Amino acid sequence: MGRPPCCDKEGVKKGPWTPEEDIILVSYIQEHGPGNWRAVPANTGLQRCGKSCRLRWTNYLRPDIKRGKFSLQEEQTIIQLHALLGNRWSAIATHLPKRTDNEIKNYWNTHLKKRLAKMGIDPVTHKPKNDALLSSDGQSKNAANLSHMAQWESARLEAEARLVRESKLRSHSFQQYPLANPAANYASSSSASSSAAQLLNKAWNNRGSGPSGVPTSAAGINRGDLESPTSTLTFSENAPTINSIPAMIEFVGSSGSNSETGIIKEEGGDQVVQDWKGFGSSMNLNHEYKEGVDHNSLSFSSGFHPHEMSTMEAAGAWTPESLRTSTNNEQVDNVMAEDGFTNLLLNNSDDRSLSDGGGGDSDNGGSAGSDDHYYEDNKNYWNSILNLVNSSPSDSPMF
DNA sequence: AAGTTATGCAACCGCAGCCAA
DNA sequence: ATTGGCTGCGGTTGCATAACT
Repeated sequence: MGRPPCCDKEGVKKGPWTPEEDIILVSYIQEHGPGNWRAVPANTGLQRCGKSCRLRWTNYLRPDIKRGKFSLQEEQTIIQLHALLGNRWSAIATHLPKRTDNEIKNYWNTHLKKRLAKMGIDPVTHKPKNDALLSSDGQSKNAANLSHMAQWESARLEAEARLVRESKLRSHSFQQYPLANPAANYASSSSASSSAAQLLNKAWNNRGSGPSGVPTSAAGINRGDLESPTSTLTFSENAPTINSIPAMIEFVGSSGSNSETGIIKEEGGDQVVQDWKGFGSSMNLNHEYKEGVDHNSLSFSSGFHPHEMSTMEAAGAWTPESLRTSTNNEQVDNVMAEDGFTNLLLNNSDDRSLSDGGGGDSDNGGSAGSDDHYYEDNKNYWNSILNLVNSSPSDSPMF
């Protein structure tokens, strides 16, 4: 037989969480770690379903969450990953590790989707709405090229997501939860409740007020300085090493002018990150290890659903099966590593756009079928979108 | 100033896959 | 082998606030 029901539907509270509930939940998770959500309401006295507790933790209370305005880099990442992956918010979120899939989804639905629509770009297909009119001037070719590149990038994203997950798991193997590892615990905290309060303070500090407009001070929490002012966007460009906690390559984001320059910094020593590496994805430890990835032989057997697979197949492009084979080829890795799609997000210096008359249209001399050529065309395509987005202030009539 | 509409976002709902009993 | 809970995920809803008339 199965397990007992996770929670009694009767008497389960719904709606916004109160600061008191947050404190209870954070304190409990600090002590026991996330997971086993069914036990949380029973052990804490919270009148909440375990599922609700999990959601509250995952989307709001988790300490490694960055809240607030999305940086330009993040917007670009979301737009382009959405073009590649569609509404696979969790997959997109793996490339913005400090953002939750829920937050990214909300931001897409409330901001980016509308913005693209006003630009005349179909937010679903990421193609111009008047695509038919452009079919004879190279746009369809660009679309096909995009699909071609999308295959590579989708494959790479899957691999990176796996590597990120695996790296987290490996780091978990060497770290324990704060209470079990006082040396790594918060320097100013000596009890679960106080550190929970700090964590909660951080979570609530990241917004102007608490849920339902409840001011942060309502929780009676001291305002600390745990909130990191650094806006970061993490990419897993480097495969993690097995016996070390992987350093996180991050782009310094919206907190300063660095967001424009895409400066990369090492974040391996970040206190908050360090402290909370023990949390995160520990729930599926066994499952994740069973799914372990051979770094030298990446597999995309699960979850490989490129957003525009039909287009790819129609264009005579590769199948997932061929991709599996292809990804064993060093050449593939080199192409993506040296000039990966993600890097395009940061290389806005290339100002060529479709409206320029298209450098790609003077390409007859090149080998039309080569990857390099495809790649350049795609680069132009995306740069044109990015330039359009970047050059249009949010308050312009365009938006 | 008051009422109405639009916007943003936290939270809920329901489904699918996985896995323990 | 079967059942059913747990978890992750994407879609949707409802409320608070902002913007507008």
